[in-house]
Amino acid sequence: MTKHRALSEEALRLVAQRFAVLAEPMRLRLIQALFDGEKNVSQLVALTAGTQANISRHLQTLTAAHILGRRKEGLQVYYSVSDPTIPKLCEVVCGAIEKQLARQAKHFESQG
Amino acid sequence: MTKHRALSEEALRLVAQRFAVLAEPMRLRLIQALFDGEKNVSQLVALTAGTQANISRHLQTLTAAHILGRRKEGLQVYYSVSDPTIPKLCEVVCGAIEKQLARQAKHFESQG
DNA sequence: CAACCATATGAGTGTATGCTCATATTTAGT
DNA sequence: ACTAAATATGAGCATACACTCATATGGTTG
Repeated sequence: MTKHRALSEEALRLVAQRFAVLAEPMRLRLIQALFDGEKNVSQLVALTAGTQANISRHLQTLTAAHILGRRKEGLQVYYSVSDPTIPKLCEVVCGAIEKQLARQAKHFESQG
Repeated sequence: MTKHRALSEEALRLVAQRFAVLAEPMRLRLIQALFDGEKNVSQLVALTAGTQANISRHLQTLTAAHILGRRKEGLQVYYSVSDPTIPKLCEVVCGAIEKQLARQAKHFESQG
């Protein structure tokens, strides 16, 4: 059982860095597009309506963070979500945001 | 049951924004310091060895994101973790990083 | 090898934001 | 009211990084 000891400075940096990788809408869109299986760059470019250069850079960032895996097949490169904690992570955050939006909606109701 | 439908552009922005708030070592340090109960600004400044101005700004960011709660008592302002999903979130990320570091350590072992 | 795909990357630009200094604001005590 | 303490904030600077354009790289086919 790993109990909550104080994280070292270096550990905090790593955790922050991981959150930073997930702090871009385009990267989240890519991750989301890959939830139902691997896709190559062209497919992702089409799905996300981004430029090829930009998508390629984001894929590199996600791969360097060990969030995506890379598989080369001929001319194409296929990416897939390789970190099993990512779905859970997104789920938790989405839940928190839904609750927050619901709360705000309630305020609008009662305060006009 | 909320099944994984594609998130809207706006939802992605919100999720990314939430991750961004957690993507700063100093803010993580503050959150960590608050895991064992509320503390006022002076206490947090002492614990984190940051400047008062900087800590105050980070606390504002975290409060605006509904991650921390604020309670005023006389001259002091007490902050506490108000979002129950935060511990789980940090736990998941820490776990992922531990695994990643373990994998890297193994590579060092076998490749010398 | 030449031409052509799919993907990656160097360079430059604009924007966002973390940090600091100085000062403002709020509240308590005399 | 005056002073002092705790916290917040305006302004400026430096850095990080997302985006784009043009071009490079790697791999396939004729």
